[in-house]
Amino acid sequence: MNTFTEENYLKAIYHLSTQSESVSTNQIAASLHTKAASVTDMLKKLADKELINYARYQGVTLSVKGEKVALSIVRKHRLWEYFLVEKLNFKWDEVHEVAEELEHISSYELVDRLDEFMGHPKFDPHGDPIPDKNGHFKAHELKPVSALLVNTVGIISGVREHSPAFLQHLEKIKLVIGKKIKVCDINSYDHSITLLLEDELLYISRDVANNLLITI
Amino acid sequence: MNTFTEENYLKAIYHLSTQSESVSTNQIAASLHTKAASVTDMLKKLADKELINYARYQGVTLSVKGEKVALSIVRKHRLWEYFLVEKLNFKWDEVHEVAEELEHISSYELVDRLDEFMGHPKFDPHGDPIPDKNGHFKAHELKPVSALLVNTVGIISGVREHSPAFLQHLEKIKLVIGKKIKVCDINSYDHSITLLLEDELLYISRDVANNLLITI
DNA sequence: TAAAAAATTTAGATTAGTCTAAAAATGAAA
DNA sequence: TTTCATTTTTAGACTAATCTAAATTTTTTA
Repeated sequence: MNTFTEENYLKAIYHLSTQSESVSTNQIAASLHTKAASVTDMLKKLADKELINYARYQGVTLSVKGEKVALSIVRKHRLWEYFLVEKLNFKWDEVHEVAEELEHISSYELVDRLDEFMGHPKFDPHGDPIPDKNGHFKAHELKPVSALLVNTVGIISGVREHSPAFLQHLEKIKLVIGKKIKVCDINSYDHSITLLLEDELLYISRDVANNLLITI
Repeated sequence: MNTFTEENYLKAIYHLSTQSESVSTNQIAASLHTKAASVTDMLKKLADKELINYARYQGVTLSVKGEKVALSIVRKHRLWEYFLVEKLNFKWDEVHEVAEELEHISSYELVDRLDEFMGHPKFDPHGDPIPDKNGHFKAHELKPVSALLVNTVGIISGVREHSPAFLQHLEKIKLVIGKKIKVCDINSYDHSITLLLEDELLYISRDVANNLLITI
């Protein structure tokens, strides 16, 4: 099996890979709050284990084997988040750190039974898709609210930013997963947006609109 | 906080302390499947952190602080075992290893909510008491079946041996927690015992009788 | 109570993961 | 296309946890 640390590297590479094809040493270092030199050391080890494709100075991609491991970590993370919110009544902004630990519990039996216990949920509390035991998942077709035109509607279905501060803010203004919104006005000066949310008008900044995702 | 390894040492010392007042280096080494030299190194570290009382060559006891940590690990371990059996339908012989990992998840919020979710259970699936969040628990007054006299009765309430093999054996002969038994005969040659269990006669070896605990 | 046996500790290495500082490779700009 | 800045890697060191082998202390026993 892989160590806790190796799993965290694979997960980081997986998430960074959704942004750009190949992932750089510095990107990984930033995302794991570590130093480039440490990343290089680990990349050598992961390459030896054939979990990544790595050539010096050229960045990395996950191998098929590495992606499988990464997806199993992501699956565990998101299932635990769902459990924490749905069964233990945690708030959606409180679950990330605990899930960061729980995702490394090795038993596949455990995660599969947990999945069953909860009725095979398809999305975690932040709207991110939960891979099944084979690593397959279907993502929503998501757009940031900022990409909507005036008078169009959407359903809040995810976030691009996962910080507790952002999540708490959304919670406070009742912009949570599942709610239906309509764009009423876009301010041409600062790109802030006026939304209609359950018969109430709501003003959000461009920043919030960029990080809040909807399905149509 | 303490490392995973430190927690395992504290837990081992805690369990060994229930047998003998002071715990020896070799006892710890045996229980953790490690070497005496490694134990000595760790004991120095734990003593520096004031988690144990340690004098060279004299064995160790837990400090008040160390016992608190140990009890919190035991609490987590037993609550998770309860969860696995009661909510996820694991068998009582399948939960130990998974709980060995889960007990190191650091969040106290998590374990307290889990406790509440399950209705504050007082005993784990093997009959061992679950400490509350302050480390308090009331143990059953337990006796091994081998200590009973002929024609006395008892209720299966715990095990002294936790190996899957032993637990599976008990399950197979239906000697599980909560069942009422009566001692019908004690063989004077090999000390094997004939029990009455739900109108059926059952023969158990001295070894089984020693490791199966009852309340009266 | 002295010698032998057992238990424990120390000394010195090893591995995983990390770091800083210096060297090397890459890529951008003049 | 040479120079400069940036990125990445290497070199060497550190910490936590472990090990083997040797030394020391305690306990047993004769």
